[in-house]
Amino acid sequence: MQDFLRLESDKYIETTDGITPMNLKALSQHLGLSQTTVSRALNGYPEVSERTRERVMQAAIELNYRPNPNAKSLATGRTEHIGIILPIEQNLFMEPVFGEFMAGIAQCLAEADMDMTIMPTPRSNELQAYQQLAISGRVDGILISSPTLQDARVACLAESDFPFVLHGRTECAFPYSYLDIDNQGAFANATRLLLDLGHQRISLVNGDESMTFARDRHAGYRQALQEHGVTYDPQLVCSQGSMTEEHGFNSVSRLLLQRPRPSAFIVGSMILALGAMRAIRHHGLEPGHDIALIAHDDHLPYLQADKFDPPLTTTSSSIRAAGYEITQVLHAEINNKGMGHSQTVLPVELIVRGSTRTYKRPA
Amino acid sequence: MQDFLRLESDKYIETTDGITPMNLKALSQHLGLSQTTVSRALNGYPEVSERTRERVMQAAIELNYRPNPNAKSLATGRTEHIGIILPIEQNLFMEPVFGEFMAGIAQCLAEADMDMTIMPTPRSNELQAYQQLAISGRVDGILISSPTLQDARVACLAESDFPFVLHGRTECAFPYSYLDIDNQGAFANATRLLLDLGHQRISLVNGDESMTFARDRHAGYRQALQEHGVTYDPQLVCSQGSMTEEHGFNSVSRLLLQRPRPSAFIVGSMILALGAMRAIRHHGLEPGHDIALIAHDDHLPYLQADKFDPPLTTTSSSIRAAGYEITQVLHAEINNKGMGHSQTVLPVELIVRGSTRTYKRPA
DNA sequence: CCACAAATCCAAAGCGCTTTAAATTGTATG
DNA sequence: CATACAATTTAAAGCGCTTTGGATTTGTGG
Repeated sequence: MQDFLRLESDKYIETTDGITPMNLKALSQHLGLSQTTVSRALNGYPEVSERTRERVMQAAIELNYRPNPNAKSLATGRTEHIGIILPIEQNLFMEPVFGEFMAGIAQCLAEADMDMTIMPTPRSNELQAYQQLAISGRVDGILISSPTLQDARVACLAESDFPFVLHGRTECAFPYSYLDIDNQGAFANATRLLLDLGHQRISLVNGDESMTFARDRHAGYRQALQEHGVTYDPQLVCSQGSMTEEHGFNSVSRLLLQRPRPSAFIVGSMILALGAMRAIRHHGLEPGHDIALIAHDDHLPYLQADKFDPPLTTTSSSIRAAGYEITQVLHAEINNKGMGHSQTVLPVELIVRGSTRTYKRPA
Repeated sequence: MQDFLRLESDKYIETTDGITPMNLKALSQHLGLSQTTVSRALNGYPEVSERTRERVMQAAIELNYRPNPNAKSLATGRTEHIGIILPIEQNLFMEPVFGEFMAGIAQCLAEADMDMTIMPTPRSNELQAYQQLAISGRVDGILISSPTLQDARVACLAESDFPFVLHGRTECAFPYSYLDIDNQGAFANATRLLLDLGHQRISLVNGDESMTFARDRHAGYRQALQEHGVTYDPQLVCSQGSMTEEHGFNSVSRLLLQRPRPSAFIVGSMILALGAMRAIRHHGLEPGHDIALIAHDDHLPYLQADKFDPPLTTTSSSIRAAGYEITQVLHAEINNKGMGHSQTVLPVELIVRGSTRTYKRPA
């Protein structure tokens, strides 16, 4: 239990009953006050005089007193932690964007003075893990990302009133909070740009379409084609595969073999764009000249669209900012539990650069 | 405190004193046993008969009982959590490798049935945050990464006997546990390969040399040069800047302007290699033909060395595996506290591919 | 049949905090 | 000067678990 041999500075204090751990009891003994008063003084309750509060605060700082978070959580039911469940096999971190997303979360958490509990879980236990985490009392709210079309995790949490926010959207019988970007609008705009430039055979290298975001992008693509009266050709769409350089290379290579050849590509990520460019060049063509290319850009700081050669036209949306905002939403949700649901769709900007600038109509 | 309005399934149970939360007390009442016995049965203590244990286990599963982690931690002082402090400004997640590292950690944690607490912290509070986390009782051990040459975080934790493991190495008066890769050996080998191929002007695009790993790599590079009697030219080394595509492009572009021109580059990451390749081509040269290129590869799944064009020669070391192993070490350290320190240096393989294969001696 | 040990079980204290309900002090009023 | 009332403070219960020390039952050999 305790370990009195370990005499780290700050952790122990000499009181009337010997050397004891530095806790509320010791602090209040030291001050000649009750634990109640000290606790209230520290937590800003009004029923304590300003003079004692001053004194308590002072002593707490001097003695470097930190309330034990476990005890606090046990007593209050709050933890100041949010939770994320991490599937260990098809790991979210594999997607480089997840790191950026986390960075945004971290930024907001630091400002709100909260922390984050990450629970690595095999997919087989996932649902159970979400339920368990929700009732465990270890976190005040949960963040969910990468939803499928009808996401079971959302379905199972939405029934309870445990606070959570989804990054993305899903079909669900119950209302729930989410924050998403306008994937459909973004890819519709990208497609329109290409159509306006005269492209007729536009290829889409999409993410895994069991995910809502990929389905939405596909829908945007089709929508724009339809508006322009261009018939939709499923052969031009690649709707499975991971967001790797290799997959970008392979699918674009394959698509380039079609006749008539696609003259433009829309790809789902910057990493895919790397592979796409390699494929295009490998094919003896020049991106931005012979072939137009648009990528979705989540603003990875180490891979910037304007630094590509040619600079990449992108549908642009900071996933870090999304992480920041979704955490704010969750934080608000935690604080006014049951005050309705926040549903946000962030717009996505289309930034035109060199990769769609110089277009030669294909033969 | 409690919220009896919320009647989620699994969370409440009908006992002799009405509908109560599903906790140890309720479970033992339901079983007609004492809390002591039930607790012992569940935790595998020997002083409970096999028959009752069976009965208890059964009931626990049926009623979906989960011990409250906060209460457990408060009582035992253990949390089954490891901690990581995340600097929010120069964010670790910016480095794409950190995601991979985390993936390895997560894998190991899942196997050990542990979780991870991430504490986002501004650099200004960093040291305090480490100390606080160590004594807070929220985590059983801490993982530290990206050490500087004389890392204050390590220095301050090594004095206490709180379990932690460093990913990398640092100068420190006290003994501590670490797991590192042989950065020096790796870069020495890479340099030797180039020297053996006849290169004389070899350029190094390194990471920030306030970090130990970068300093070690630089040392390996110098060591190999010295062995081969090639004079070290500081002009050929770029030892600051982040691991971005842009920085790779800029520094290689600049270095290519030198006369005599460097004929080979060693760069610190795959992302840098992307920028390096772009710079080389931008300069009208062909990587692997006119200019040799070696990169350090942390095995990012979405950016594979053999998929580059030409395939990249690399110093190769799975950072995911490192994450896995370091977590194992920490876990062991937690379980036998004070049983000495584990110090591991993993070897790094040199994998020769196309980018150093076809070499034309420069004019 | 009894003493003794081993096996099982339990009541209660304790982990460090919050919070309820009650007690104490101070202050103004009739 | 007693009284009502607000301002401060406190004792004690409770959060849900573990664990100590003791109680009770069971089994065994003399």
